[in-house]
Parts: sequence; structure tokens; C-alpha cells
Amino acid sequence: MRARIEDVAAAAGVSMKTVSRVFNREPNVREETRLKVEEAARRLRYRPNPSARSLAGHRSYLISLLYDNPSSNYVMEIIEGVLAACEQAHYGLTLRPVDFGRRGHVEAVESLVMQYRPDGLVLTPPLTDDAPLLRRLRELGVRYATISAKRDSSGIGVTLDERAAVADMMAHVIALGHRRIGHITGHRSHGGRAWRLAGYLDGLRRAGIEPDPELVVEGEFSFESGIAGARRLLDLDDPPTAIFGANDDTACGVLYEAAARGLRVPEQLSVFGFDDTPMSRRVWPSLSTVRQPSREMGRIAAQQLIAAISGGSAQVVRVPYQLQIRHSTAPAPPR
Amino acid sequence: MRARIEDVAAAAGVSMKTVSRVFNREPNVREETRLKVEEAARRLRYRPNPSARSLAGHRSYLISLLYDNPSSNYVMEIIEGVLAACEQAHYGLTLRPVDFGRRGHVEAVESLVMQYRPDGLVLTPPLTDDAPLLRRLRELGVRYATISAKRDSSGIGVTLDERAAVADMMAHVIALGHRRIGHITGHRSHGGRAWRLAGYLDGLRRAGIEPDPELVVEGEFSFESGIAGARRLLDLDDPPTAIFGANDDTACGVLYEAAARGLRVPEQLSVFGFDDTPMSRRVWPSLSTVRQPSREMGRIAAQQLIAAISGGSAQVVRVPYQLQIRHSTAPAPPR
DNA sequence: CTGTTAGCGCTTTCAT
DNA sequence: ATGAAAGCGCTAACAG
Repeated sequence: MRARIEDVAAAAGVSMKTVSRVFNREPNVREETRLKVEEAARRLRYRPNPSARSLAGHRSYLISLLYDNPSSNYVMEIIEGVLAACEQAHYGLTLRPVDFGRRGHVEAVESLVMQYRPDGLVLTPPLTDDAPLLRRLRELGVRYATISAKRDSSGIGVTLDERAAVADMMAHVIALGHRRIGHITGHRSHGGRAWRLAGYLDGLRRAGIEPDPELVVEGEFSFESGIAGARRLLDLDDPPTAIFGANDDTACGVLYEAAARGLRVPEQLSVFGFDDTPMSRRVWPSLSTVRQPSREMGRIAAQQLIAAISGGSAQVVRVPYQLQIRHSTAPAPPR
Repeated sequence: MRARIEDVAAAAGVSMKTVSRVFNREPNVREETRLKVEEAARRLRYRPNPSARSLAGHRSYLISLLYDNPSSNYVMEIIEGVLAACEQAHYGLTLRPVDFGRRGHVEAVESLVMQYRPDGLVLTPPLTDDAPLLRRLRELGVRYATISAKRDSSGIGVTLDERAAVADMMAHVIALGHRRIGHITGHRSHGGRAWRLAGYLDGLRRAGIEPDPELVVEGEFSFESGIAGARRLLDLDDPPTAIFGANDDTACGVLYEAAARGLRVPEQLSVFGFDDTPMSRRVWPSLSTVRQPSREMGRIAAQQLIAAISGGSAQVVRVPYQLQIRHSTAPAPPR
């Protein structure tokens, strides 16, 4: 049978509570005692029973990740990071796909919270800026960390300066001689949309280029909206020589439409995206994009959250970005 | 505060045990009594405490999904399906990325099992055919369901006739006039490799085409191996006019290499894959491939597993495939 | 710094 | 068909 805390206590010649203290890293245990306990636990291959722990401790040792599946790669990387942090802190993870657009999604989250009583949540965009959801979470008294939130609402989480990243990328493209640069935006409900648009405008302004409203078309972070956006942009009387898709999916849509028209990338059209998903390396030509350390961001968000749960201090950590210049950006064609 | 089983019992005028019976769908409860209990539970918004339930019931109500991340899209779809089944059965899900190649991976799984005591596992390829892992699981007495296992080892799970699917796809390509068809195989440790190779050979045989060993090159289900395989195949003195990549990633590598050489797909080269990942619709030209209902397969695997856990009967369910003919396959070029 | 005692909310076992 | 009592393995609260 499996060893219980009682067995460890007996083997180490201490009380159950002392073993509990050691395992929970509580203070007031002599180094010598701790070693004895650890040794006994190892010998008996003791593993605390999570159910008993939660039941007696009035906490679930569980955190939940809420996502709205913008992209599988993104979510999987976030999951990996969150999982790594959970493992280290001996927390469990539950997943919750949320249908952001659909009514009743707040109730769905509420039901998760009521049922599993997670000690905290990790939110990914666009849920990070879903006002009704955030309000309800606050009413329920659930702590949460945000990843790439437009506005910090919990003081716990992680972000990246998307605006500066895009501005940097714009500088790169402008240095290649491009003056007419199109942008297919992200979905209105995503925080990233505003940041990336702002970075696009920053880039133009810094180069002294007057923004042309015609060159900014609505998208929604999807492959399809990349195709549609590229069509509108390329059908313009004075079409752009470069297009910034608000994320890699969108940029891949642009690539697709260009190929469909027999337009050569990057010779006749430069394209760039944002996220550095694996796909950006797998398309032809490979996509210039901004690398976002998603896995790391997941890890940090969960770490901050667990720190807050454990009564420590937490913050919104800013992580660095990185430009990935590949084969989809090249000097502007002569006019 | 949160309602407990005791409160529901009091409100319904029955004992705790009766409430427990109702919630666990145990027999020996009068219809009338059950309704009373359900009504009281609804009024008090009662949710059983999962920790207490597991502690007293000696089961975790948890299943674990083990995966080795061949592709994010694939894993995410499986997760969604498994999650759907869990939800319905009031089971929790824990995730376990496993580094199949690395030594110590069996111990990593064992540690998961010892710590969380899941009531069962769901295995995805290639873990489904990892002999040392399976042996250890059996020693530990853990039940598991397999998804697309090469060999059925637990009697619980879901499969798809990959061999027949590939043979069908071959028939389609042969009907287009192709005679020299190349194949970049999957990784040796994956069950899918053998099936897909067998389907490729079936297809040739049925058309009376003598297989040419030169046309089969080793791959590993990756984009990179698709590029490498395409190079070898296209550098042949008598290169193929069509190439079957063992999965979509591989096929996308072929597309990439073809584009890099200025070879037009499908006019000069036909390409097809397997899986129908979202990417297959996003590349240019869009990829002909075999659709595998991954989400559904995840759901079924989890359902079967939970049925087995609950003492019911379970089996290996076979699900249907579907050919997706898109723009990467066309009549063979005249010789 | 360490130990004792009393639950946590549920299911089991055994009555009735 | 229903109920009473005895834990499941751990931590909280309080002693010492």
C-alpha cells in the first residue's frame, strides 16, 4: 500500500504535523529534523495525497487556464509554460476552452470556478480584456493572472511591448525602401489589435510617412481575413509594396493570396507577421515576424499567480521580444 | 457559504447517503425521493466537493492525457475531445507532455501516476506503442485507452483504417495518370508509419505498378524531413511526378522544397499528405490530404476509458476517414 | 521548535 | 429502499 503521512512520521520519529511542515516548507523545523523527515519520506516513497491535502487545507492546489483558441500553437506553448510552473509548485492544471463570442460564456467560467474551486486562473487574450468576465471573477473573489492583457486589471501577469516590436519591424521594412505599407488589423476585441496598429503608425510617423487610411483594413487574426485583406489592399489603384499582417495567420493569408495572383514574394511584395508560430518557418517564403516567447510567458504568468496565491508579492512582468527576419521581406521593387 | 451534502440531505428530508446515491446514479432510490433530492440540490446550488469525493471514494475522478507533441493542432484537437468527454462524466483532466525519445520518460509517467493517481490514461501516438511504457503501466495496474495504436494492447481506444485511407488516396492520384509516386515515410517509432507505407504499397499493387524502392525515402513526420525527402526524390534521375508525405507537415516540406526549386505544384508535381491539419488549407496550393476526426477520436477514447473505469464494457472503436482533395493534386504532366 | 486534537465533505460498510 | 457511523489522509488551531 501507499505510504501515508502517519507512516512517515512514525519512521522519522516525529509527529504528523512536523512532516506536514516539512512538505509545505513551513518555518519552525530544525534542519536536522527536516533531514530526518525527508530521508524517511524518500525511503517510503511518500507522496502527499492531493485530495486529502485540499480537503483539509481548504484550497485546491489547482489553477485553471482559460483560453479562446486563437491558435493551437499559441495555446500549446502557453500550456507547456503553465504546466512547467505548476509542476514545480506542485499545483495541478485544469483547462477551460471558452467560447468568447457566445453568450453564457461567463456562466461557463463561473461553473468551472464553483465546481473545481481553482486557487487561481490564468487568462489569455482576448479573455484578458473581457469586462463582464473580469467583473464576475472579481465578484467571485478569484485571483487571476493575465497574459498580454490590454489593461492590467489584476496586477498579476506578463506582457510584451508589442507596440515597440511592430515599430521596430516597420523600421526594418522602411529601411528596405518601402513607403506604401499596408496593415491588416487584428480583431477588435483583442488587446493586441490596438498595440500592433499603434506600432504600425509609430513606424510610419518616425519615418515621416503620412499614414494612408486606405492602407489599413480590418482583419481578425485569421488566415481568412488575411486573404480578404490582401485582396482589398492589392486591388487598390496604388497598392502597397509591403503588408503587415497582425499575426502570422493573417500574414500567411496574404502569402496565399499573393501566390494565387502569381505575385512573387518578396520580390514584388514584402510580407510580415507577428508571433513566430512554427508555421512561419514552414511556408514559402518563410515569414519575417516578431518572436514572442509564449512558453516563457505562460510559465511566468503561472509563477506570478502561484506566488500571489501563496501570499507572496506578484506583478506584471514584461518580457523581451525579438525580430525574426526571414525571406518574406526584401527591398522594395523599383517604381 | 457553499452547500454541503449534509445541507442537501436536510433540505430534502433524507440522509446524506441518499443524496450520495442520487449524485452517483446508484440504484435503490425511489423516483420520488430522487426528485426531492435533485430539487433541493438545485435550490442550494450544491456541487459535490471533488476532493472529499476522491478521498472517501478512493478514486481520483481524474484521467491523464499523455502526448509527445507531434503537432500542436493534433494535440489540441485531441485535448478538446477528451475534455468534452470528461466534462460530461464529471471527470477532471490532467496533461502530461512526455519526451518519448529521452531516457527516464517511463519514470516521468510513473511519477505522474503515483502523484495524481489518475483513474486512467489516454495515450496518443507514438506512446501508444512504447513497449517499456506499456509494460510499466500494466505493472502499475493503470488502465489506459489508446488513440491510433499500432497494436491494441488494452482493448480500450479508437482507431482509423489509415492503410485503406492511403490506398484510396493513391487510387485518386493514379487515376490522374501518375505512375511514379514517391513516399516520404513517417518515423519508425510511430505506428502510423507502417500503416501508411502499407497503404502506399497497396495502392501501387492494385494498379499493377511495380514498387520502386528508390521512391521510398525515410522521413519522420516532420516538416524538415519533408524538405530532405523531397530533395532526394526530386534529384533522382527519373523523379516522381507525385509525392505522398506521411503527414501534412512532411507534405508541406515537399511543397516548400518544390517552391524553392521553382517547381510548380500541381502542374509539375502533385503532393498529398495525411491528417488534414488547419495548415493544409493555408498553404499554397492547398493540400490534398486525408481527414482524420481527431477531436472525435479524443472524445471516444476518453468515453471508452471512463466506461471501463466505471465497470462498464469498452472496446476499440473504429472511426471513418475522409479524403480531402484540394489543389495540390492534378493530372500528371506529359512525359 | 514540536505535538495533539478535531475536523474538512464525502463514501463506505453494515444495519434496518 | 434508506440510514448511522466510521473513516479516507491531511491541515488548522491551539498547546506546550
